[in-house]
Amino acid sequence: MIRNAKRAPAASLHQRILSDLEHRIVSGQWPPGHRLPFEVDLAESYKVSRMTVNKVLTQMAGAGLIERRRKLGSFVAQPQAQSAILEIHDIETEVRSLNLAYDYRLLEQAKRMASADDIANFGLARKAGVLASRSLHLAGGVPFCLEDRLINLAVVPQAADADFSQTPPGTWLTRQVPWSTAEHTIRAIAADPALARALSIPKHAPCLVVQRRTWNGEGPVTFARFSYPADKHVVVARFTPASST
Amino acid sequence: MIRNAKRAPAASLHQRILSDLEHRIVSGQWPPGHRLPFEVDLAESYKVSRMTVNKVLTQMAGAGLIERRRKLGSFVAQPQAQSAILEIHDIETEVRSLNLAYDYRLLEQAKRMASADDIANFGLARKAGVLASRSLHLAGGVPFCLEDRLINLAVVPQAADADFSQTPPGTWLTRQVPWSTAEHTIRAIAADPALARALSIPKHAPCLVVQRRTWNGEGPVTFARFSYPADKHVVVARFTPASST
DNA sequence: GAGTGGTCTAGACCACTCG
DNA sequence: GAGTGGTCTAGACCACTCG
Repeated sequence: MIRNAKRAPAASLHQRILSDLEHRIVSGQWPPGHRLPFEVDLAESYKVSRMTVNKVLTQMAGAGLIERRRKLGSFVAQPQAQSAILEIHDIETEVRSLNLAYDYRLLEQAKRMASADDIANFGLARKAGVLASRSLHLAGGVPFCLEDRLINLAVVPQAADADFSQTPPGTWLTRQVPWSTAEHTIRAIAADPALARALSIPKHAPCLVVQRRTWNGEGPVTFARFSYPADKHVVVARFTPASST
Repeated sequence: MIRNAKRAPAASLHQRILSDLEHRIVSGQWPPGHRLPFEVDLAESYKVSRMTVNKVLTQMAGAGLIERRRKLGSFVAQPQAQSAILEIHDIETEVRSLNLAYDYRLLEQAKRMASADDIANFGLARKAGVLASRSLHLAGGVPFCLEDRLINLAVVPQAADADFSQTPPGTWLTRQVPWSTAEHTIRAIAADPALARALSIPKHAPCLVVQRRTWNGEGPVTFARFSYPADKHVVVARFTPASST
């Protein structure tokens, strides 16, 4: 019954089947709630083994395009949340991709015990030792982003001896702790006097603030707050159904 | 050589292998650039078939945790961009999840030809007919978000007869065009007089603006701009290596 | 040439879940 | 009980890419 696999020619069978099924869903031909043919029937229609069809359907289920239920079959999902992929780059990379000269200045770096504020922001255990830093990223000689950062010395003890005067803490940390789990929050604020001074913008000027909390298997690694003048930064996120390709 | 698969007990072989390999990478035991054992060796170590290992490695490659090269093997990737998943919900859902009463008011709805501004924002073909609307979402009786929207009548002709006085255009559109590709941008701005009036906030107060452009196989579907008072909205995005689970 | 990943098959057994 | 998806296997052939 499934004919007309007239999607763009794909390298492999399962890619061809994936784009074919995707097209039927995205085009509305198979609306939310529609039951897809069973695996065995799809396998027969496409003249492939059940494994190949299963691979495709498993991928589509992972991407949230369909929902699968034993005995009942596979159904086109109700699109609930738009789930978009946000790519958060290194600030130096970001500045250079704007074709601007990148510069960096360390403003403060100090070891201390976590304050009540730190604990609340960071989700730290009480009384943890942290390395706090504040630094300024410049693009084309103009303040681009103020970075406030805490590093958990319990998880990254080697940070105690790190020197961020040349290397930004984010770059240094990526080398020490390459992979981790993170949560980002993005909000707008009016610049308080200290922030306005640091970024050379008027008091109460709007700023975009991106905060990142990062965990490890061993606990909280770092908390970073990036404050951008409103005209300097836009966060972009893209979404394509079923990811990939 | 791969022993000590002491990760949390997982339902299936490939899940167990996935979390084991993930752990080695995330913990730093296998740093970026490290070559993973070859598929045949992993299969032998874990006492599974090569297909099972291949499934795991394919998934990890898709998630960006490793890079695979024929003849050379699989390598732990250099973490380049933090890639986070952003879930963008319906505004009504969002308001209700804050335990606030949701209300909605249509302010304007008009059919017209796309202006130069529209064309630039939307990526429209020249002279397309659009349905423009402006509406206000309220939470607990207080302005929560101003929505400015354009719908491309060439792609969604049935919008010409739609009535957004009861149903917000986003909700209506999701029913008509359930799946599509989208691009989001998030920025901070100072409220201009019209926005300040609509949201009942002071002039120049900071606002978070989320813009969404949506495409279909047939072309641009809709352009939406959501403007939130800075204190009303935070965008949250989460990231876990290798997606899933 | 040789070794890797990329893909696919035909078959199997099971868990789940419906009626 | 029966039919679905979930998973796994052992084997196969190929494309790619290194030396």
